Amino acid sequence: MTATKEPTRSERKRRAILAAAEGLFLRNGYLGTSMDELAERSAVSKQTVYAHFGSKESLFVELVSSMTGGAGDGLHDRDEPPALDGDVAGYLTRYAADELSVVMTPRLLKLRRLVIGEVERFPDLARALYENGPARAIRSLAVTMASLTERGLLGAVDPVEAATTFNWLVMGAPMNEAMLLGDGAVPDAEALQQHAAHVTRVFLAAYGV
Amino acid sequence: MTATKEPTRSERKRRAILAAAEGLFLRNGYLGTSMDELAERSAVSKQTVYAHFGSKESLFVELVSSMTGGAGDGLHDRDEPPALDGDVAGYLTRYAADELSVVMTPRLLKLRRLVIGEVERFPDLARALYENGPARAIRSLAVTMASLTERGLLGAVDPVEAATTFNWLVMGAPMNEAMLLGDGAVPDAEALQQHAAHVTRVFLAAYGV
DNA sequence: AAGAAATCACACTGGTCAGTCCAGTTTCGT
DNA sequence: ACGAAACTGGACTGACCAGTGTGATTTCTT
Repeated sequence: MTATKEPTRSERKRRAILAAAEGLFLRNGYLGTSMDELAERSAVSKQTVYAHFGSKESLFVELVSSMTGGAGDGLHDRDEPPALDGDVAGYLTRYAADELSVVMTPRLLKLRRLVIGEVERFPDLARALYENGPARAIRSLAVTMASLTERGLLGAVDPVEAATTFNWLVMGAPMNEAMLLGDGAVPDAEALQQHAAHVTRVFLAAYGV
Repeated sequence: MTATKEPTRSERKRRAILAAAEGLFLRNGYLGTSMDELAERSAVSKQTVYAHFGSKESLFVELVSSMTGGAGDGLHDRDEPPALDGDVAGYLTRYAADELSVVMTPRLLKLRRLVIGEVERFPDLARALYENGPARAIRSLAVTMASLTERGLLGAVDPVEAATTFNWLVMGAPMNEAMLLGDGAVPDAEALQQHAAHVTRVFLAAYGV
């Protein structure tokens, strides 16, 4: 019964359009993408595109919203208490590395660039990306920080402040480099791992017990 | 003799065009700006625009390059040895606050958004912004870090690493928020000052003597 | 005052774009 | 198998856009 339902034709077309739209918008931007090109790359008639999404703007908003929503889903849902043994450094390093490996992905970096470039035209999309990205991560991390402090493993008086500091300690450098230097300049997994370990050391020097 | 030379007509027109271009490109983006609108806002004929800059692309590149170049000029040129007394915290806090007050400016934030949004189309402009912004700041700061370490005021083994860490500790949070939340969300001077003091405390906990 | 250089107004080219219209075809639910 | 719903291809509208051509006018230089 959990057999993946054969998607209807309409649904297949819809997905084809969204897939093509993702490729085009991420590469060429909002204004740089034409609906004719989109229809062609979707192997779908222009009419069908408009039947499904109404307008270029609607399609764009729907696409970006959907990409934004499920970005870090698997990352913050696991609110299992953060392991058990007293290895706070190991836990934070692992957390940082996980987060980096998700965020520093070409798809998400391009999305971020696109949304930043369109802040003036689509401020709500940018706010949504902020909410579902950094804000969500920090909120989730703050819970962890509070829990660690409670157990005497951390000396953070303000868990939100600690979470914010750690978050940007982790993301600041790689993110800002990636924004301007392109996807090709993203450090490899090993370098990210080292970065995670390094910022954890700095963080614990200030917030450790 | 240092009397500011009366600018020639040609020069006045040129500046009017650049001024209008700055306003339009920063607000509407590259593709969103039309040359007709530009000519009108410059109070100049379209022919004159093309006589001066040749093409939309040339104008854009020249404008962004000039805005990028002189961004943090007054900030890193003063390579005076960092004050004298042992108040490292005070010095770093002041440095951080100064840098923030320059970078967190609507004009520079809009420029950054524009360039990030056009990374695909104009990768060289993005690289130039990176070089003249973060890279330059970090290089300059690394010299300071080395000097402080030499004098026994800091325990930084690798001055570049220390400078990089401090730089993003300072810029990470406000910059990334500003990119997505718009110019209206930039913290006021007092909040930035507090942020500078806070990150300095964190930094010195890890790198202090 | 005279010639050169810059600027102006404006029409025009060739092209693109978002979105619509339409008549015919394919697919789906029943 | 049949009617409804979805899809197709292609022509079409109205608007906009980068860049050019032209001939007249203004400004700078000498």
